Amino acid sequence: MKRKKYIPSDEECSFQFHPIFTHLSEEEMEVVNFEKECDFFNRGDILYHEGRKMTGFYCVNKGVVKIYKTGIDGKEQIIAFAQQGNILGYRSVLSDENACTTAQIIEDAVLCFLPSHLLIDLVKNNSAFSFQIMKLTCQELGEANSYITDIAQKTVRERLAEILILLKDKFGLDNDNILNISLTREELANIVGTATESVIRLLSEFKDDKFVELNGRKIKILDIQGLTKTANI
Amino acid sequence: MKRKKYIPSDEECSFQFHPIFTHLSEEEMEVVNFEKECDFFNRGDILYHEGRKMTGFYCVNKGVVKIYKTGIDGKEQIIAFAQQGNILGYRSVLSDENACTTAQIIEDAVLCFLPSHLLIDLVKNNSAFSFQIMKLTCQELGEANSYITDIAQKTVRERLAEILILLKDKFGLDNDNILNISLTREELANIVGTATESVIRLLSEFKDDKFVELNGRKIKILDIQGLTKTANI
DNA sequence: CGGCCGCTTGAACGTTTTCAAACTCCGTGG
DNA sequence: CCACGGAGTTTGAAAACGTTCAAGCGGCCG
Repeated sequence: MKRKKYIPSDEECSFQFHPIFTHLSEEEMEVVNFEKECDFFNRGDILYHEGRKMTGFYCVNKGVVKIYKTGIDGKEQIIAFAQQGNILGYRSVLSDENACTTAQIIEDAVLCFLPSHLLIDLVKNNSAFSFQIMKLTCQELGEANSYITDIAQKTVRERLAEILILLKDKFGLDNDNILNISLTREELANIVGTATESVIRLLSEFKDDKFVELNGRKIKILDIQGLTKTANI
Repeated sequence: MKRKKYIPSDEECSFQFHPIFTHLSEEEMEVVNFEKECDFFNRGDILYHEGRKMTGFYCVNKGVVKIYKTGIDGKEQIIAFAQQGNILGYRSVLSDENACTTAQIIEDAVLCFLPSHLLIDLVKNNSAFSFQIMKLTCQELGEANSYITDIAQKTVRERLAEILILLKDKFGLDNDNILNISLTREELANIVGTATESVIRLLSEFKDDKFVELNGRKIKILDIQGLTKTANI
């Protein structure tokens, strides 16, 4: 949890990337700006731990956060990623439960923290904001349901191909068609829900199939159509 | 979709089992009661289909509904059950998406239908109601996340044991310790996310282990502790 | 330079699925 | 009343899939 002595600029703390806040009144925005605490975080830093009480939620302005549950003998199951424009931790605040996941920085990040009471006040008093959050929650619930079906019915091979496509959709590719997110093989395995070795073997099969090119953690996407077909979508 | 010529009594259409509605004003309650359409449904009836547009949501006053997604070559993945006091279909209405699941009656039921606009109006105008729904959604999201982890990390054996416990918690046991819900082997398989034959074999192992006693679809729970241990919870 | 962490590969093992066949229960129609 | 058919259930055997264990490699940091 060691933080750099680095104070994010006002620019980096703005909510311009957060459509969620567009329906706030000027006064509400003032309160939010007064209460927010922005910070810089390093790869590896943990925002909150599964099981602990939440004191607020986070808005991601920069960087990437992985959100995971800890299962059998400590094995991570990655549930989601959050990046610029996403918020995290709000679920537990609203359902008034302890955190059901752990959130950890995987790419150096700038985050704004907002305390629980602020979220609850906004939800209770601003119906447009509340509706926005509700929509978000319902979308996430729909995605979770799809994920359950996939993981229950598809082979590891299909799921890995699908995850590569999802990562591409979420994080995009650079000029060289390389995935804009750097994950260890173990992290990939923890998304797919399989063993690290299986991911390694399958990635290397995908390489033989000319779907991807591998260079350490850099994954170059060569054939989206091939991956889509393999993913059985 | 054939319905019995049976009109539910006022008693059966009341919302006494729905804590969700306790925060409505008298006027709001009047509107709800005016707009609601209550009906009797038979086992096998389908309430709504995955992919179709939702026109409202349902409140379960009696009976049991299974909610599933259709995956690879038509295989069902059961996501949830709804019984007395539960509501269903609200998620798609609120996120303004098409239904992402199919809902089918598995135990003769009495349901009240409420149109979309009513739900949206209530959510927008009654912050207590809205907060209640939000909590519900967030809870469901938390459960979905747990389910993802389980299905990704546990063996079929562990999951089946866990599902038996969940079914016991949700539907209870009768005087004879028999699960108060009757499911086909295939339906059990579609909850666990496995093949029908695997469920049959594992149930029979559980019988040998004296965890359960089997009599057709009746499952008598003998040893919850044993099941819990097997489920690795 | 040593050690650690992450990556890779091979081989054996165990679990789960698939396919095939037979059996049971139940309701229907002859 | 019984035969028939169908759906659901059960069992066995073989095959596919994925995990686990063991070992070696490679790069990076201190």
